[in-house]
Amino acid sequence: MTEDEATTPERAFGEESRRQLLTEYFLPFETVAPEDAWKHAYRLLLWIDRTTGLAHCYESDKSQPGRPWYARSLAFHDWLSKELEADAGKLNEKLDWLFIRGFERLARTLVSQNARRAVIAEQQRAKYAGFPRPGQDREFELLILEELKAWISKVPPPDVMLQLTQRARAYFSQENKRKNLLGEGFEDVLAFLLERLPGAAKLKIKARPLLHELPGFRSPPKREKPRTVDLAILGPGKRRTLLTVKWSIRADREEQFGVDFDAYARLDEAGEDFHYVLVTNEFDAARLAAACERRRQNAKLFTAVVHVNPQGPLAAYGTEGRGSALNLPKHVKSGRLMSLEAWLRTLVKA
DNA sequence: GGACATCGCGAACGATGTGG
DNA sequence: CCACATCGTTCGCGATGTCC
Repeated sequence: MTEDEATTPERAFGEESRRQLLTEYFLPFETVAPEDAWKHAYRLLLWIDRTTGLAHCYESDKSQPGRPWYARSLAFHDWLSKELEADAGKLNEKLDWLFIRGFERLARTLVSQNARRAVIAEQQRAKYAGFPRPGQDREFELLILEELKAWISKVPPPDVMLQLTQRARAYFSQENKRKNLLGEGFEDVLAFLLERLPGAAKLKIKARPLLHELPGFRSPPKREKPRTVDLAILGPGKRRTLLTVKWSIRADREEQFGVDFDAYARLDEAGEDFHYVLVTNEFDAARLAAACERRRQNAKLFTAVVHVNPQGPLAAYGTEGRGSALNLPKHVKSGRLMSLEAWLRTLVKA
């Protein structure tokens, strides 16, 4: 690696940056025991929802105070605080490592990017005198002034208000960038955890490989696009495991599970079954049950459905006894909805 | 009618390919 | 080498459907 490549990459949430950050995070851990894996996953990826102040386990609009998922979020937050041995008010300090560190990098690149763009923007605006200044939001300014009127003696100059507006916007839009990190970030975290399992030497782990580069799968027909798999595990022995890794699940993506599997099966030429595993952190009981029960012809679609820690959703729902929530304990008890810990053990035992 | 469950699109971004 | 379009992923979000 050259000197240049060793410096912080341009894309703070890109593949290279994530690899550097995860390498740093796992430096103190030569190995990771299966029972600790879920804690690492949450420390790295789980975050506090700013609108509720609680650990995020469901869509934020449905988790607002007074709505059903607020109670469940409280219960989850409570459970997790105890598990991670944190004060409920200080759980944030134990979470969100990857995003916080990534955002520090992003902030640095934003500064230089903004400076560069400001110069260009001046040229772009040159012949439009009197036009609104970018980032200006009169309504927001009035709202702030109204709220603070008892506390400030005079109206700050326009430049100051503009700066405030821009900073406020940047602060609140910061959260949007998290989605970017989560998708491939979850895949990378799993790959790092798998590689550090005691006994992982027998496994070959590939994040986002091309399907046809895995043993026993052929290239797609010319006109068809090559397929990537979220995560693949080769071994133990001749076992091939294809994973679909989704932090959460939406109905429109659920359809994709079957489509993907059909493509994988069509391009399989080994004639030996491959495993198809879903790893998720979804909390909705109905969505989890659907994944557990989803079928292809007369078999279950997924070899295993793995949750970061099923005790989380169980804690969230508590003793609530209605709807799909009733199926959740059943699937956990039967092992159909597996914990990350239990699933990791199946990979390294024997 | 209220409490969910389901649905489907939108914003925001990284990765990749294309074309100049 | 850069600008641009396109694709794929996430959660947010509001509308619609369903059940008691």
